[in-house]
Amino acid sequence: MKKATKTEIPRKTVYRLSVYLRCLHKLKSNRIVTVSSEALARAAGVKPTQLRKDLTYLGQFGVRGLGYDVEQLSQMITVHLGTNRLQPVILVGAGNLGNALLQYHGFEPEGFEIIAAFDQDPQRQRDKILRIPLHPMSKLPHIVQEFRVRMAILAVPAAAAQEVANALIDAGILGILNFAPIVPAVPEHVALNNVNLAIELENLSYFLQE
Amino acid sequence: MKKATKTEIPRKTVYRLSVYLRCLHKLKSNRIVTVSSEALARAAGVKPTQLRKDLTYLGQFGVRGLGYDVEQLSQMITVHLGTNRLQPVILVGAGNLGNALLQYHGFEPEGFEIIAAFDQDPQRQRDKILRIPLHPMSKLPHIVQEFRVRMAILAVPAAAAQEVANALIDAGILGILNFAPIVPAVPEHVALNNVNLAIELENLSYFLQE
DNA sequence: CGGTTTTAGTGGCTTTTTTCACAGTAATAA
DNA sequence: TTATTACTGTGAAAAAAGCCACTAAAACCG
Repeated sequence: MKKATKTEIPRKTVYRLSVYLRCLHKLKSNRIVTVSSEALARAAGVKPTQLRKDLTYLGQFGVRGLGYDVEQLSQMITVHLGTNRLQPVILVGAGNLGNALLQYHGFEPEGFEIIAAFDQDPQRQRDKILRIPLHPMSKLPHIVQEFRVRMAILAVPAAAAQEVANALIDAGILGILNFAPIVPAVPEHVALNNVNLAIELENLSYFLQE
Repeated sequence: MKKATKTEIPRKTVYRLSVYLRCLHKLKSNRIVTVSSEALARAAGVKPTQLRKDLTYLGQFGVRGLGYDVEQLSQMITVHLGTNRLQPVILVGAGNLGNALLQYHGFEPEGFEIIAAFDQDPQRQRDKILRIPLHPMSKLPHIVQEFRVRMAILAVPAAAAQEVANALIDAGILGILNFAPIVPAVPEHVALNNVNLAIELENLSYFLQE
C-alpha cells in the first residue's frame, strides 16, 4: 500500500539520478541551457524512456517539444537527493587505497568533504603533507560527534573491516562506503554501499569473452 | 528462446559470483574447507536462497547436510568467470586517481595485472618509483597489440574521457572500467563498467536521510 | 540402523525494474 | 491560424530479480 502523496523513489532510480546530475553539471559548464531526454540519456548511458520515467518521480517540468531546463532539472535532482548541504565524511584506513582517496579531489565538487582520516597507526605514510588530519582510531567517537558526521569511507584490509565497521556504527555513523573486499554485517538502520575494484574488473572481463 | 544446454547467467548473478569468489578466497586462506550457503551468504551480504539460486547456474556440487567445498566451489566460479588466466590490463590517466590505482595492489591477487600506464604527459607525478612503466598516449596501440590487452582502466578527467575512450577502442580494447565522471559512448561490442566514487557517496547519503 | 538435524535444490509466487506504445503539449514554420 | 515537428508523460505489458515454502539428500547421533 503506497502513500498517494509521495511514492517512494526506486533504488535504481535514485542511483541514476546521481548520474544524471553529474551529466547536467557537465552541460551547465558548457553553457547549455536546455537538453532533451534523448541527449541526456545518451550522456548518462541509459535509454531515453528510462530517463523520462525516472524523472517523473520528481514531478514534471520538462517542456514538450523542447526538453528540460538544465539548471532547473539539476536543482530539482539536487533537492531530492539531499545534496544541497555539504556533507562531512570521514575515512578510515590510510593504506594504499585510503591514501589515494585522500589525495583524490573528486568529492568536494560533489558536496562531500573528507574532514578527517583515521588509522591504527596515525604515523603512517604521510609522504604528502595533507590538509586532512590523520587520527588514531581512539579519537573516532569524539570527532564523529563533534562534526556530526554521518558517513564514513571504509578502506581497511579485509581482516579489520568488520571490527572497524562496528566501531563506526557504535560511534554513530549511519552510512558506510565500503572498499574492503568483504561485506561487513551492519544493522538495519545503517546504509552500506560496496565498491570493490577487483570485482568490477572481473565482472567486466566476463562480458568480453565472446 | 533459451538454449537448453547452457542458460545465460543473469547479469546480477555474474556480479555476485565475483563477490562469492572473493569470500571463498578469504575462507581458503583461513584453512576452512567447507562452507554452508548460509555462512557464505552472510559473508557476501546476500540471502542464502539467493546464493543457492545463483550457484545453480554453475551446476550442482553442494553436499546436502554439509555445504560446499570451498576449493571446488571457488574453482568452479573461477572457470565460469574466465578468470583463470592472468589478464593484462592497462591504465590511462596518471592523475590523482590514476596514480592511486597504480599504487593499489588489490588487482594482482585477483588475476589482473596492470602492465602499463599511459598519460598525455608521461613525466607526470612519478614521485614513487613504480614498477609499472608510464608511456605517452602515442604508444597505446602498439602496447595493446603486443601484449594482447583486452581491458583498460580509464582514469582521466571528464573532458578527455570520450576522446581517450575512442582511442582505446580503436586500439582494440574490448572492456573499459571507467572512473571518469561522465559515461563515454561505446559501440555495442565494447563492455563498459562505470565506477564513480562521488555517485556512490551521494547514493549513500540519500538512504540515510530518514 | 533408525531417527533427527542440517543443508542444498527448485518451482513458482511476488515485487521491482524496464520497456513499449501512444497520447498530449509546446514550439516553430508556413 | 493551421500544420508539422519535436518532444515529454504515463499506463500497461514484459522482463528480471528476489524470495519463500517445500522437497530431498546427506551427515550425525544415540
